[in-house]
Amino acid sequence: MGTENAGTEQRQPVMADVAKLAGVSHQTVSRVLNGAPHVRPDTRERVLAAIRELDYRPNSAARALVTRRSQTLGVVSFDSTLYGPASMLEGIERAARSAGYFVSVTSLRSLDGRSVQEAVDRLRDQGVEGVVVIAPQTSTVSAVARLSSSVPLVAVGSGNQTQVPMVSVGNRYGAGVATGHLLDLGHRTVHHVAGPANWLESQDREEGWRLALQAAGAPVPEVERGDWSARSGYQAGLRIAELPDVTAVFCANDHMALGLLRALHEAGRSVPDEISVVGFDDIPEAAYFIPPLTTVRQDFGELGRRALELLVEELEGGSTSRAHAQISPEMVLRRSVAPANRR
Amino acid sequence: MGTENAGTEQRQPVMADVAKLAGVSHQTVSRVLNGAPHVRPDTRERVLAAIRELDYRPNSAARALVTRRSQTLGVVSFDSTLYGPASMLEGIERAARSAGYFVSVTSLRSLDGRSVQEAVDRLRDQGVEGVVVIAPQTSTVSAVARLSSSVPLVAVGSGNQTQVPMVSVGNRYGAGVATGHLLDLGHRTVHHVAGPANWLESQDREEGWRLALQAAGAPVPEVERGDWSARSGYQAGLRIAELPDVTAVFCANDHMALGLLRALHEAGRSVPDEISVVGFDDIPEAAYFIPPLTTVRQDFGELGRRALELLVEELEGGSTSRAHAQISPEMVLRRSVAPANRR
DNA sequence: TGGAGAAGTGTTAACGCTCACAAGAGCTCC
DNA sequence: GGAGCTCTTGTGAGCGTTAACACTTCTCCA
Repeated sequence: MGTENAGTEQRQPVMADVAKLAGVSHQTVSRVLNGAPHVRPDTRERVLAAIRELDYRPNSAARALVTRRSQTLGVVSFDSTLYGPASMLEGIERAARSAGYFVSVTSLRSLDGRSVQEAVDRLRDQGVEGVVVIAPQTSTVSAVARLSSSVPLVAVGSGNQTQVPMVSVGNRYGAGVATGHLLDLGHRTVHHVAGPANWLESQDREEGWRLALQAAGAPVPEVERGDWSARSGYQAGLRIAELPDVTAVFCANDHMALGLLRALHEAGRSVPDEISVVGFDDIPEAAYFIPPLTTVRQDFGELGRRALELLVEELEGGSTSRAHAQISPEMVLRRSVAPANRR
Repeated sequence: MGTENAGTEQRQPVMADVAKLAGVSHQTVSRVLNGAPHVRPDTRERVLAAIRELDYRPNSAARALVTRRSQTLGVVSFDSTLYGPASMLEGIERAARSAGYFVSVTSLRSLDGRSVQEAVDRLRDQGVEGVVVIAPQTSTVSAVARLSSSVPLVAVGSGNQTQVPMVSVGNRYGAGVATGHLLDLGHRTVHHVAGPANWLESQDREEGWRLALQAAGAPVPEVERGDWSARSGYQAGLRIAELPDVTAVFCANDHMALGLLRALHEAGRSVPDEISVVGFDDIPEAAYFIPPLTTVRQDFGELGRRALELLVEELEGGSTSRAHAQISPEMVLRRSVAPANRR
């Protein structure tokens, strides 16, 4: 018996094997694979048949080596367990797939700049062609801006950093609409449970809230600050329940609103009869809170999709557009809000 | 001026550049990079200095080509927006990183077998060394079992498919404990809001619930079926609220329990005074439902981690262990449960 | 003092693919 | 009827790395 192909150990077929079986040169196989023109139909058929027969798969490393393109994009995210980041990731992945890219993810250990640099370096070492950073914190964004990286990069989050192309939600706008809605209902002012101070989203939502109050000539109460979690919303709620004349609260996200609702419930303050509550995000559960939560919807999936489009554009169009795309949030009215009692 | 390095267009440095700068051969650079023995300390230093100076990064495609190892693992997931899959993904990514692998994700378009095959093929084309499939549905799992794939593969989910190594949560056990707990509190029986019929997790939890009832000689009420969403839990809740003698409900997940709580609230049925409710998963918000939800915690992150360990073991140890690892869930007691009223 | 073996380094050949170019076949057009 | 096309296919040279092996210089002990 021959020496080659001994035992069960047969290596993966390569292009040359396909070529031999089809009776053509390896280059013709390559042409078929890459849809090059000027291949006679019957030749193409023979090649395809050989490919099927051998179950041949092109070696992506070899291709990447010579083309200098890995067909892979990287995504850096912080807490991909949260609904927002997870949805963005999914949006990014879907968009990447339909643009013909693979997606490699890596999560941040911590929020300092070093960690961001590490993550991006890791992706670069893997040979990604571009990177999307899901970077909602000031520290992350500024780290990204400082990043020494030769890789095209898009950030998705908030803020108006001009260094880096970015896709973001109109947080200020959304917060303004929510606050304005409450004021229009006759509430003298609106309290605010803000997110962490170092998140851009917090800052923007807080600013939108503040500006809306000022524009209406309403007093600006002191902010309660949470960390996005339901727990922190609950604690803020306990404090707010102590205040005598609160009639409306705008929470920087739905999870904190959930905690707030429970705190108010336990304190015997009825929502919306005594106090109106508005959240932000429109997580799928918000409609099933007690009572159903009025909130500001942002389309995370779309956010991810747009970020990826921007990256691909930069990658393929070559246009280093410093564009900032913005996505408008939209208010969703539910039962947690009512007109102020005119006492 | 010279012809090379004209203008700003300078290519990435390669190993040969480092070698030249350090005055050694490229092989010595390779040795330094890969921590090979028998390199004189001062040579190593010179090489490292050259690497730093040029900001050299090894080309992963070239390395992958020759070593036949991509250092990349693939993850297939279905709805990575849900808390469970998202947490698993995060657990997998972290574990992969510390084992020295990159992670490439792809999500399923739909739940049929073709879609699973497509996803795995896609990852294979990219050259992943192994795949983790987050496959909680019967269809997915059986598709995985049928999969024609030469790539090592681990499933994470539920069920007792023997074809494929798998990591799963003790769903039956957890459901049994939850049901038993309610029975112990004096409830005559426990109603159940199940998940989708084609999910293994649903099936196992339902079975655990049923067995516990039977073991206690309790009647087995008809199952209400949802789709994991709060909305479906709400609808099940509306139906359950109509039933006269319900005193305890076990929901197959926390989101449906949230919907159920609201339906009961609207129907004026007090939880836990009239009806006790138990969920499953222990999502972070469960502690802030009204009332706080008693539930069965499963550690998704750990699940992902274990799946990855299994895969790496198979990859590196070569042991094609057909092992099924199980993770025990744990009951978390909160206020949504009370002893039955002895009327 | 010589020579075996270890330590340290270099040379060459893959890995599997695409790109640039060459070259034959068949056609058109004056 | 042959110059000049286009269509179709093949040949050879890399891409940047690691693996295998060869070679030179030490070290150490008989």
